[in-house]
Amino acid sequence: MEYKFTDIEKNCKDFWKKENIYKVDIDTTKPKFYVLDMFPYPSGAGLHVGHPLGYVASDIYARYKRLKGFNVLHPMGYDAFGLPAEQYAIETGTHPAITTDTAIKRYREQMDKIGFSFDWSREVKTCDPNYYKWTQWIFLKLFNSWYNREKNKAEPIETLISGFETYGCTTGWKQFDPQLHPEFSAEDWKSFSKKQQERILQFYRLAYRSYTEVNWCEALGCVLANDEVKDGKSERGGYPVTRKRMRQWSLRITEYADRLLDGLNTIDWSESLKDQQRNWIGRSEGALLQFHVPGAEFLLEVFTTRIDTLFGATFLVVAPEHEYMQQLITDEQRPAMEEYLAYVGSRSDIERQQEKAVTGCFTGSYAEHPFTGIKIPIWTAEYVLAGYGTGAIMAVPADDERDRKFAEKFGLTVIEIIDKTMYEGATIEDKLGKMINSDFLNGMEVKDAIEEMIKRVEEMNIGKRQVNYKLRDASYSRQRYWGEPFPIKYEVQGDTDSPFVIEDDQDEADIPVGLDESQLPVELPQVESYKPSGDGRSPLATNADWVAKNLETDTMPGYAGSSWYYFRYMDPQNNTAFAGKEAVDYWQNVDVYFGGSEHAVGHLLYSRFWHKVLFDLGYAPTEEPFKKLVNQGMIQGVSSVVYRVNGTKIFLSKGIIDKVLNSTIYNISEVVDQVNLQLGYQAFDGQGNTTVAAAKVPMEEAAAAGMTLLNHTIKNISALNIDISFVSNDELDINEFRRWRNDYADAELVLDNGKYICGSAVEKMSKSKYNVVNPDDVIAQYGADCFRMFEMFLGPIEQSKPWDDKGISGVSNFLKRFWRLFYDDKGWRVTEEAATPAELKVLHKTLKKIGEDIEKLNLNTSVSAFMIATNELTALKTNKRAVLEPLLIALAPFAPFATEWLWGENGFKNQGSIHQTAFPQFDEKYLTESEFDYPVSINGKVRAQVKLSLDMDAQEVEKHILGLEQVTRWTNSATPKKFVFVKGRIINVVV
RNA sequence: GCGGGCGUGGCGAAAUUGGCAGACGCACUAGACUUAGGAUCUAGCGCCGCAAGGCAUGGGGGUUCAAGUCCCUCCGCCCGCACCA
Repeated sequence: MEYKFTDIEKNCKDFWKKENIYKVDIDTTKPKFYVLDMFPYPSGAGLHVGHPLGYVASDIYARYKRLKGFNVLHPMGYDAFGLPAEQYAIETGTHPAITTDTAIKRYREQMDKIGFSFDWSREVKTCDPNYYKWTQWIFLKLFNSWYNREKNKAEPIETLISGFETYGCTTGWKQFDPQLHPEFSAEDWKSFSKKQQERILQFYRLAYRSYTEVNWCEALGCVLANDEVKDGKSERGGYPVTRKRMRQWSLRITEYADRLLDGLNTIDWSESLKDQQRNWIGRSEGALLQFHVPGAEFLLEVFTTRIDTLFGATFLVVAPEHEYMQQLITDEQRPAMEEYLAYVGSRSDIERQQEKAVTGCFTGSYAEHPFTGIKIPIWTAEYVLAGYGTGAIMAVPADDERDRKFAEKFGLTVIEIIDKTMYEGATIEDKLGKMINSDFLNGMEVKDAIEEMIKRVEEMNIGKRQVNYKLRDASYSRQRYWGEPFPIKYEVQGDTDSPFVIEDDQDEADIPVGLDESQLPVELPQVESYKPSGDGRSPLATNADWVAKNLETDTMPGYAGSSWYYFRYMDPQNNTAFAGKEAVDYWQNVDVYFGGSEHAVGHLLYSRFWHKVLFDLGYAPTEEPFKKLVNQGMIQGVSSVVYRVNGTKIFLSKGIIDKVLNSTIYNISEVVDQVNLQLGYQAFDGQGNTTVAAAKVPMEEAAAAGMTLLNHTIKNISALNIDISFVSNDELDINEFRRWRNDYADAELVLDNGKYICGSAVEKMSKSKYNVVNPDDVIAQYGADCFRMFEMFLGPIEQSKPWDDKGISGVSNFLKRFWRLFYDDKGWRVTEEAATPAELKVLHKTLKKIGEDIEKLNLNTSVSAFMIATNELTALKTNKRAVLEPLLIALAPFAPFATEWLWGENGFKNQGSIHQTAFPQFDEKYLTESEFDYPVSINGKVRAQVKLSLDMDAQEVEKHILGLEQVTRWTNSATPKKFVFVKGRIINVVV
């Protein structure tokens, strides 16, 4: 019987569905295992072969763990809120829910073809009110919690309120920060209006509203989080992003900076990913130092990691946007400063980053050096960022590259303060050297000097130890329609006269109030237009009913729904909790998480943050959501390109391009001669103007007409992507090509040996590059099992690699050969005979290897192991069930369809599914032979093979080796000096 | 500049963690069967050499009986961050 995957796949799918074999429930008799994939955003384009790579790997792993006796949770769902559906809605008026629904159906169809073992009864969609009810619920928890730095955990806001009621908020309390609000007593607190109290609470809530500098994307009409901005452009769409001051919801992720850092040491993620998170959090230890500015009412604070270099600080630099800038500018310097500030304002972030020009201007003011009393000038410069530290630095040109450049350009004083002569090659970051010209620090090592200086400034009360982070609170408002509404309404309050004038707070007369849990979900209403209003308000602001209820009109960002979805899978139907306690206690957290590294500082950081909050509040049983993380690589597309001579319809075959670009041929006529063809070309009139556009003119005629072939004609070529379906083995199907575009119908193709050969390029799979390979097509041609195994066979899972449709035949052949172990021309050939030692050795060797490989997720080598086993068993003509059955089970995670079918066939257990059996154990005893060949090295080179047997003792082994002809030949001596033993066996003879 | 990763045939890649380098697959070559082959089977396939043998894991050096693997150094590639004080 032939291997007919189409029939097999259909039958298996029906069987699995009927028997519901992938349904999973809490089972306390088995250990749990949670295998999760990052759920996809259902885009209209459907899946390409790159998307399922991680899903296939996780499915193999999940199926394997199931066979190993674990109760495996392996769910799938959709991250369904997001910009593309909304952009589409703006353009077409189609409700995003409809677009999303269509896309989800398509995704589901495609995934079903691949044979995943997802428990679809646990499917989640973030845009489903039954789901986002709990996203809103968690938001309320964030809103109604604060971070207690003494206990180092989040607590309900009530504990803070009762603290205020009892003690007030004064300098005695560790968390009091006079920069946020003035102190108040318990009596003060009680006398405050609700609004006044709320203003203060906003400084502590984990979800809060405040004015912040946000990344504003005009084209999207929306605010973006830092991780959604790449190189000054929006990650989605690539539109320019500017900075804008807006009142926004934010999440106080910064309180968790240290715990997010420390947690990294407890989880099994790749170093590069952990480093990305570390880098993003950007913890740096240093000190805060205040400078007295004579005549000013304020102290100028700087942050430095090198307070030891204070005696080398010869000027200060403040960011152009610094809050005290106006006070620092003297009348004398005002014209120059205004000019400079205007210049800085005119430069975009991208310009600032790209041309790191040394620019700056003197403010006119001076600060006093705290120890020497010397007047040190205060400058402003672009290279000091308002958003980091205090927005001001003390410049030490002797020990800092940028400060030195700045000092050189503007002729500022340089004082050498560190003698590094004894540490050759040490960099500034190494913090090595001896202090000089530094008064009481002289002679100290840098590291000691830092400690000493901190001690001194703390004593003088002008500075303190300080840890600084790059991490900012996460922007949480989006002025969009297609997202979760906030469970927040505004209560109108009459008073605007707070005793605390807290920056530009006065314009908000209303106070945000969290809705009651019982009012959830707050469902997304219908709106007439999905367009952002343009004035920074969301489409919801156009819904009269919504506005009348005073509900928040912004929606939550894309990462809201994805920050906790792994919990919902544990108990997706629950109406009284985000997931029931029983389910959460049983499933705990994700054991292995598969997904792309593009979420390194977005989703993966936010999830960890949310998880820690839920942990603090007692809802999560663990500190971390994802124990192990596997970053699957991307499968790239292999695009085909044709080479078009610019401004013509002439297309040159690759061979011709290569000849021209790689060789000595620069004259187009030589090329034409070589390929024995006429070529259209441009000619010019002798005055340098091109007068004749591409024309197919025989060379002689052209010469007679006085036209000259131009070298640049052939050099001036564009590579154009064309649909990869027109190309096979790099050869272009010319007819298809001509039919593709009207423009190409009359293209002139310059061939190479009668063929048009295309170039190729490896790039991201995308519609616009015409290089998308649809898994449906691959499955139709080779079957789902082959597709799955080939994706794994392509290379290590973490690695990015191009899709190579040629290689797939190898896996296809393997499956056919494997099939023929069970069926030949005459039919079923499996017998009940006892297996031979040789057969058992193949079996157990393979089982061992497969088990180890899957555990380590070396899925490419495990596919190889199956190929080797099949080759060897084919050579042995094996037809014993004792060998084939265990091998079949081992293959089941990889090829679920073919194995299920064979399992249900003649002679095999005719009941149940192969996917509910047990993974076969290997037995070491079949692997060791009593006799074996061992390589004998002589002075490190393998010179001979010797047949040894297990019962030989060392002396006998020695005798065998010395008896070898090669040994006497190579040693020139009958008595070698030494035998080298490895694992009890002699493997080398040293002369 | 800083941090992380990597460099092995024509190609994708293996290599028990220091122990027969190139498993497995693609491509290629030859042969068999065939009306045919984008089917199947057999054999070959790093380089030099008729062979014996020698040389080979980016280059150079070192440790070791033994190095793709460990150490030093140089070169090259990929990813992330980047005026972070």
